[in-house]
Amino acid sequence: MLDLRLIRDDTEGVAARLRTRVDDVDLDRIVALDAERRRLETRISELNAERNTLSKQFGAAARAGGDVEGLRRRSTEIGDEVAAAEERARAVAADLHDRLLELPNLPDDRAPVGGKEANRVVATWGGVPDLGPAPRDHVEMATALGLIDFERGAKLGGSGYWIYRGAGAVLEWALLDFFVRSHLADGYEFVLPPHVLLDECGYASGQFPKFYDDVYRLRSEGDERSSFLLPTAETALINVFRDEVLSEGELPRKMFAYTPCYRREAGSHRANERGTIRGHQFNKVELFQFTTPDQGPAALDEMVAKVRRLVEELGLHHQVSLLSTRDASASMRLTYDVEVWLPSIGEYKEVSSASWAGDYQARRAAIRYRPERQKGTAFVHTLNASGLATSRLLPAILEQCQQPDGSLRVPEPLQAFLHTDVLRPA
RNA sequence: GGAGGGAUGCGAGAGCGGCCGAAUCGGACGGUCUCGAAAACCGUUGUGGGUCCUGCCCACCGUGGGUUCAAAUCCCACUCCCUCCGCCA
Repeated sequence: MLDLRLIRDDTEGVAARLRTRVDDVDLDRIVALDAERRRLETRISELNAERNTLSKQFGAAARAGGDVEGLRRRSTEIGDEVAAAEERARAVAADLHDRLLELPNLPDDRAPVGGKEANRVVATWGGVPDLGPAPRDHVEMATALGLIDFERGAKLGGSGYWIYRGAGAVLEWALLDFFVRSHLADGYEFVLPPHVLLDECGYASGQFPKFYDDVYRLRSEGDERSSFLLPTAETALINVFRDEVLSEGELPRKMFAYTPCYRREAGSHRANERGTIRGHQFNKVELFQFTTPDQGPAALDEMVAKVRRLVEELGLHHQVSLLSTRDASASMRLTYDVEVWLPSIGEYKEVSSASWAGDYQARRAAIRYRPERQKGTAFVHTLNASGLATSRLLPAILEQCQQPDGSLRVPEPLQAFLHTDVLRPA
């Protein structure tokens, strides 16, 4: 959510920046609603002030045994007037709020203007591995090595689900363990949140209303409130401090969570998104930071560096892209994607999206902090990054680390957990 | 699932329907004192909104409704927390 004052004071400037990410921007309606809301607020304040005065007089007159009928009548009239004005004010405020929710964040000046084609590769690590004449794709590898059971996964959950089995489950867990240890070492707090979240969490994080239909909804007979399965732990983490005021001393606040992510992913996928590239449930460790505005930009760099180090330590060829204004998530000021090379499709696929939201999410979620030696409160900045999602990392490992004899070279950081440096077909 | 109790400012905790945005204690901050510190004493200290903005006004005592000229205070519903009983993969 954007700062209404900024929209009011620099309507054209805000509109121009928003147009770098969406086509129709109508701020005039918002400005008009805002003016109407303030007019009503003022009116309601005046009426309440008058009624407060009358009530005091009423008390005094009643005690003195005077006539209070006139006061009673006028006061009731004002009460009716206030009720009517409040009803209109509520409607106007709701309309205004809905429209504000739909506005995307203002992109940072460093974000390239344009769509996907404007994304800029800012770093590359390693080179395309030489895999010999007949490299296998990750589905073949996973099946041949007995790591993932796609057919029985579909039997259990339907299309888009799989089962990690045996060494596959251990490999998956080894990755998660590797991430968890790294984040703990860097001073992040480990969080295991509920996977079921109330709807208000979705709105606060900015995923609703846009992605309302893309999550699994949970609602049982008789439930007053509806919930959903979280599509990313980010949704849970930002809500940890929803409606709270933090002290400046405890910022930056660094957290990470491990959860599966549940996504409906309705519609058919492209042919190159087979295997675990796009499923309904995948494992992810998510990094999150709450910072002061000053700390925000550096925190983004820190998180990108962290994620890159993880992929690097796994020895995977990857690149880092700075996302364009239209390709980045609408809630974010600036986003870097870490993309790993997938030989079978000849593309770099996102394994982590690291973003700086500025105060956009904090405004929605009402997360503030008390600046030291300053009166009042200010909104925190929020940042998040996958650290990491395994569903694309594992395919990259299976494909990049395959050996001509069909075996898999286990990346060094995972060897201790697996008790082996190579996995062979049964 | 059943029966009770509770929710007030940064924390604890008072609050007869008008004198309550709220006692008191503690914390934090500033000051006096001190070579310095402690102690003591004095002062300041919620959030949001509006505005004709060195000020003034309004709203907020878990949330939403109701009664009333007037609600932190009375009534109803809901949410959450605590205690006891029951059930339990």
